[in-house]
Amino acid sequence: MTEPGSALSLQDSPFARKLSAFVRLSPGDLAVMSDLYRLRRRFAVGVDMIHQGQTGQGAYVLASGWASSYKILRSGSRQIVGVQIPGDFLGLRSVLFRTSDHNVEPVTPVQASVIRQQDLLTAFTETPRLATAVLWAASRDEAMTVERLVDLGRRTATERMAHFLLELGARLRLVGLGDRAGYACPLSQYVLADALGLSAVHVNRVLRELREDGLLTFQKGRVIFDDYEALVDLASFDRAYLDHEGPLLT
Amino acid sequence: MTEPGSALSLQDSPFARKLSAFVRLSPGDLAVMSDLYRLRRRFAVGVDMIHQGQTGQGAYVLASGWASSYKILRSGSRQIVGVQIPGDFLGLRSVLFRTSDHNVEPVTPVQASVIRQQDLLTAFTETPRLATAVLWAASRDEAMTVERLVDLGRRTATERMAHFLLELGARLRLVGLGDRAGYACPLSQYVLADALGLSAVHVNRVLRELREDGLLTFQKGRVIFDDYEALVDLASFDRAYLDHEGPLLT
DNA sequence: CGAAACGTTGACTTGTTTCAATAACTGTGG
DNA sequence: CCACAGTTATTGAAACAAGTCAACGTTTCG
Repeated sequence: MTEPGSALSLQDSPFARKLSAFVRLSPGDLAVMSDLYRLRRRFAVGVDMIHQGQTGQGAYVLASGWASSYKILRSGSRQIVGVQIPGDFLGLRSVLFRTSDHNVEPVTPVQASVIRQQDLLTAFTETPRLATAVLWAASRDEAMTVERLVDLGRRTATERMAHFLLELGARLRLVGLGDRAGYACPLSQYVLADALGLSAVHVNRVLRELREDGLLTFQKGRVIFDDYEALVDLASFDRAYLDHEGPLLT
Repeated sequence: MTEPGSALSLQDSPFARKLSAFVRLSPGDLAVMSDLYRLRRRFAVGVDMIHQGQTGQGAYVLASGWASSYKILRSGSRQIVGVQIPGDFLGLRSVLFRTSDHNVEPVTPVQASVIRQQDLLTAFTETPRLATAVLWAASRDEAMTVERLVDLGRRTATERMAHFLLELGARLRLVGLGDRAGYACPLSQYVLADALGLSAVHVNRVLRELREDGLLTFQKGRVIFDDYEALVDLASFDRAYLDHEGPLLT
């Protein structure tokens, strides 16, 4: 597939594509990124990438595959706090200074670039534009956490589902893994349930309802937007915060 | 009350107390803090301190009074994303680089120190220990957001309430505004409802239940822990993440 | 081919909301 | 200092969204 070291493959890497959506990156920026991007690791489904409570864990950038961050409660139930797709940073905060307070587990087989703390800090001082871009990405992640919080607190199951799948669509488009028509989505209904604070059974019903209402179809690992505008309206999805074209900072 | 400029009052300020719980601050650190801490502003209840969508907003440190960060939905309902108490940073992220994606409103009359972007950055380069402490506080805030997300997704109304009030208690103790017995709490049941994703009516019922079960009493603006251990157990409250004694880093 | 994971559907139960009405506070002006 | 208005707290009854239990169909993969 892609050769980790080459500048050409880098420009096409999900990470570079995503950051480019915010900041126009120079060849120099891309070169520094290639240093970060050298080491690769693979993770199989069912093997935690990051453990709750462990210190000094690595950070990663997802190169391919999907992952989920979650917490397990004493009752045995699980709440997924975030879903990571190619190009997403993983464990950025734990690099900066702290033990992780959640687990991260692959949803599909994952390939990830290992980011060492020292490399990251060096990259930041050498290329402020890159630093800005990474901080922007971190801020976007936080905004998504807050948006999920609003979902769980004040939106119905149907609204949550629509909002979640729209948001995923916008994120995937940013890294070239989807378009306005839809995208490939490896999340099972159980995973969706744990992400949206619902039961798997109810997820199934909600998806059926959305399908029967001609809004979206989620079948056989594909999400298809049957009526994008109606969905945006139903979910009161804020297009501005994820759904833009071209770099914001040139 | 306290004189903003003096080193003595600073050591007793909620902000200094909170940061001291994590990092032992030198007289030099405190001196730099006093520069940050100079300008004060007052806000009345009902007047937003920070508006959604505005850029280049100030950041504040709460000196006295409580505030809440929230989002309003099209339906008119509200989700409170966080509650700020004295010593808490407000709008830290927006200083660093972005427009705010939520509103902040006082819950009680508020006095806040204005933090200018430049002052903050200077302070960071001059006193790395202070920077560490502030970043720790930011990380703690993020952990709390995640914890709230888990609350809304996977915990019952009673567990949420217990967890929320325990967390508030631990935070208040850190700034000297409460002890293991309880604390003064100016939040109305409507505010609690919007924070916990419940209806005000149900908040009332949950509080009654907790009272009748001898776990905690919330009446006339005071929270009293009737059985702290049982509450911690009910809420599966993680004492480690907030509930510690003495600085973690000396 | 068989087993395990995932998806689908129905019947029933439960936690929470909504609506409605009343009581207890809080602060303000007369 | 009291009366009044507005906000906040309390409680009951009915409606509803989502959960649970259970059974069965479908896909995936070793």
